Amino acid sequence: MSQEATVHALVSKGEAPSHPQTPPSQAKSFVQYYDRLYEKLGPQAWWPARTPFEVIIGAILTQNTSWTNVERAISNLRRERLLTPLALERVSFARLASLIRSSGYFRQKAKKLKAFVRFLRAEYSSSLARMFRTPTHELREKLLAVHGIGPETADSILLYAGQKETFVVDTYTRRILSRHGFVAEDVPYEELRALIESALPRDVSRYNEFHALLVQVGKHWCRPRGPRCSECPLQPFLESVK
DNA sequence: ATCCGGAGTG
DNA sequence: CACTCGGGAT
Repeated sequence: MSQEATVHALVSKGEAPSHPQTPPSQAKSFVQYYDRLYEKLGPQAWWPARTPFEVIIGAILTQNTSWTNVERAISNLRRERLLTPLALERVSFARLASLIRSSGYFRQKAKKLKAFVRFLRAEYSSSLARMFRTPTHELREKLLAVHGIGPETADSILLYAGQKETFVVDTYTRRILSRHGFVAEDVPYEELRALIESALPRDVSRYNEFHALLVQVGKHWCRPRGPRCSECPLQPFLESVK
């Protein structure tokens, strides 16, 4: 297994001195959004997980599910010493499903976990280090071909487990940015990802933080029903949209 | 367009 | 009670 690979990519190094290329029209806005949120909410130190493998398990378990439900499942797996690729391959489907029951969709997700560890062994001898040596674009395509890994999960794996420069779009991102008039609600995943990646400095810890900050906004203010715009940290930017 | 699903919230 | 959740497969 990988060594003491702690997953915090949040290295607080100094500000990037300059932006190489001329930013598109949204660039300034997204940078302002980021700065505003970071100032108001601070560093999120995101993705609480001990190893890259645990990040990946969490990324699958948290699909359309709140993180508190996932934490129980992860802690069950840890208690049973199942947080390794080979252990997850050995454990029976029924036992795995029952251990992750709290995360919802537990049969679907047990199948997805099995699919991933099988893929990892077949393609990379169960080594995440080998997997992440694959060129990012190629790896992304291969991950998308695995049962249970869609765009958001693939990007979460690349960014939060592999420290690759890939922005993670989720429900919150889409909701916030469409309400602020940047995109339509049903904007395709790839389109929104490309937009944000082109508008922010290409930097792993920046992508990491921005996604995490948007999650906070989505949870606390930009809620699906009854958004609290007047109390939202992004409220100043909403005025110009209305 | 439907299904998967437990757990917390109002 | 209805609604929502760090989505994805069919």
